[in-house]
Amino acid sequence: MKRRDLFVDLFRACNSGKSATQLHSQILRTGFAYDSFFVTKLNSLYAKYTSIEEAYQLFDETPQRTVYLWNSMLRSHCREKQWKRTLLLFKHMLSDKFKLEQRPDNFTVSIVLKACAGLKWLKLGKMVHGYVKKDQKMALDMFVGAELIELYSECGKMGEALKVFQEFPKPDVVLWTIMVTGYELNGYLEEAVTFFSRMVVKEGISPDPVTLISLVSACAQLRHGMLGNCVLGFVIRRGFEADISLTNSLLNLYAKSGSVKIAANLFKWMIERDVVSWSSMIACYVRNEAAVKALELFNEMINQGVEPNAISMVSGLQACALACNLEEGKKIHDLAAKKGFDTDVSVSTALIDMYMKCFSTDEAVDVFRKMPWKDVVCWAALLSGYAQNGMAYMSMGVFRDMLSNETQPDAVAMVKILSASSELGILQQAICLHGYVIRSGFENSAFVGVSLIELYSKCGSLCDAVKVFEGIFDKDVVILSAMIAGYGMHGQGREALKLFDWMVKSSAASPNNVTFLSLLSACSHSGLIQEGINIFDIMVHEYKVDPSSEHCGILVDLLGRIGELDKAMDIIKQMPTPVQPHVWGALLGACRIHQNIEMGEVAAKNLFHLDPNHSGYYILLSNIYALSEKWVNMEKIRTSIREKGLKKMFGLSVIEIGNEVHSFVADDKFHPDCEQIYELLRQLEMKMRSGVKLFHDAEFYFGA
DNA sequence: TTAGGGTTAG
Repeated sequence: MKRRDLFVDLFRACNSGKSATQLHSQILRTGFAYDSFFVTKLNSLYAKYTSIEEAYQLFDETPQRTVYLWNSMLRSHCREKQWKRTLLLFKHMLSDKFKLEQRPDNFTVSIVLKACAGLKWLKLGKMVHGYVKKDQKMALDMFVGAELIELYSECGKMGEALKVFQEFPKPDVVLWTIMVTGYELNGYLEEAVTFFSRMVVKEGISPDPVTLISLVSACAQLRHGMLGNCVLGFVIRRGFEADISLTNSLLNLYAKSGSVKIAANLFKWMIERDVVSWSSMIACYVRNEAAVKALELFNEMINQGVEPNAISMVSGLQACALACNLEEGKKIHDLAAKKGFDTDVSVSTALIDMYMKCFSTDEAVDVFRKMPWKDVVCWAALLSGYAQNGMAYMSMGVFRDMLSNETQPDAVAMVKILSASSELGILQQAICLHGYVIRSGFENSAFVGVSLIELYSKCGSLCDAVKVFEGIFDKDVVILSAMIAGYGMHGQGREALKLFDWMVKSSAASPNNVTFLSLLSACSHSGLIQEGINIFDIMVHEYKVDPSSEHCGILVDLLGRIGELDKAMDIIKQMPTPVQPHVWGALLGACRIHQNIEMGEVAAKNLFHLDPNHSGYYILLSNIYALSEKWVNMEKIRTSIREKGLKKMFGLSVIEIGNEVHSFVADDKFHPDCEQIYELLRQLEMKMRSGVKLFHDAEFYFGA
């Protein structure tokens, strides 16, 4: 048999999927056993379709190893993402002086660079780059260039990546795409979009589906929905709609930019859907708080026989957490266990989160304990879960355990521990955590800054909150809103208004719905009634912010306090969204102040319907009756509280003096200094009633 | 002879 005939046979066999073993014996029979071409081809077939071990056997048996054979072996490890084994083999290749006929070529170099990128081994990668620079031909090889750019972009060195890119006089679409992807993955989203437009507009290179995926992914993070429409048009014109990854990334763009309807339509329109499409759509519903729809979709996916992966499990569990649906959550837990995903760190974290949000702390802890290895995300889920369940004191213990397990917090974990700590309100602890923030270099994180402002505000130290605020250079809308809320908490409405004024005049940031909520609440807590009403007006008419149920609740409270009960009622009637209990609650409170029994009864009726187990509202109504001496009605309400077995929720107050934390409830008589405390309280009350400026006296008493 | 770029969750 001639070599040429065997060559043809071999290629036919490759295409028809004939096994490497059969081919091997065929080659041995024909006497071409040491032909380097056949050996290389067989080696790659073994590695691809049989096993790496078989490939190694052939490799070991071959006395004359060409660079092609080494490359084939290296590539097999690379395909399996065995980066360290790839580099180890490369080391052997270099020391195999007697058997190696040629020097490593550009193909070898590109594989080695890929392994360096996979391990983020910049030092070795740079050495290889030095080797490449010495060889003109290799330096202009676009395959090598691609791997070099990838290496630098994986290591976060986009400047170096750009230098390599600029060495090429005519980079092709793949090189452009790697640059766009690099910018996108490193969070330089605007640069990714600019680079893309340079490629298309200036260089006239037509993007392919892969380029578009990276562009769309950048737009999704920028919440740039408009660009999605352009890309969608292009996709249809070019007939790219069959590329499922591309349509998935478009779906994700609409999902993240809040266009739920468009996303749902695109999902329906897609020719083919894979597990990524389903997870994206489920995640879209979760993000937009449509928990029921998300759960329905998850179950539909399972029923249609789509094989779930770890990510779709996470989305399903998030839906359960949002819906507070423990039953469905447990079902997904069982399914995850059956499919072997319960040891996956992301799935376990989602399980912890789900159980915590469904108030099942024991189950959450159980999942946490069973995790084979723990990362910072799951520690953060556990400690914030405790805080959500009113057990913030446990969060502190978890944080300490996390540190002693040598897990360093990231910015998210830091935010969670700070907010857990703010639930406790212990200033001494806040100061310790602030110290930790500075020592670990989180000081410049905007998210951490916001949490610190909130923490100090809640621990009663407004001046520390202001110090943190003033230290932040780039004051965005979130930071400004947090500071306004801090002033509000301390009854400093005027300061809150001043800061808002500064924010608007200096154009530091544009106020959003949260800013207005903080501001309205600050006005309400400081008795700045007319100012609050004006702010609401500015919000709706100047800033075109749609008032939420929370905004309306505060407005009702403000109007109610000055006796404008009819106007307050009008606001409730005009609300576009379903009226939440707290809005009626604000009206009921106002009715008590102004003795409006009729309207109070209307508010109470609605409240008893919406929130039948809240004892506070019954007590409010009975107080209204008591103040207007309607004893019969009052007794009816009191009886109904008893019959329903409603218990009053106790409010626990905590105050920190020196290094000691004192806690007490209303009418508490357990404190050792009880008599003195009540005496001071009585004096303060007298002063309040006599209209003396209390603030200065309080300063005198507490030595503030 | 061997060949470079991609989508979802945390």
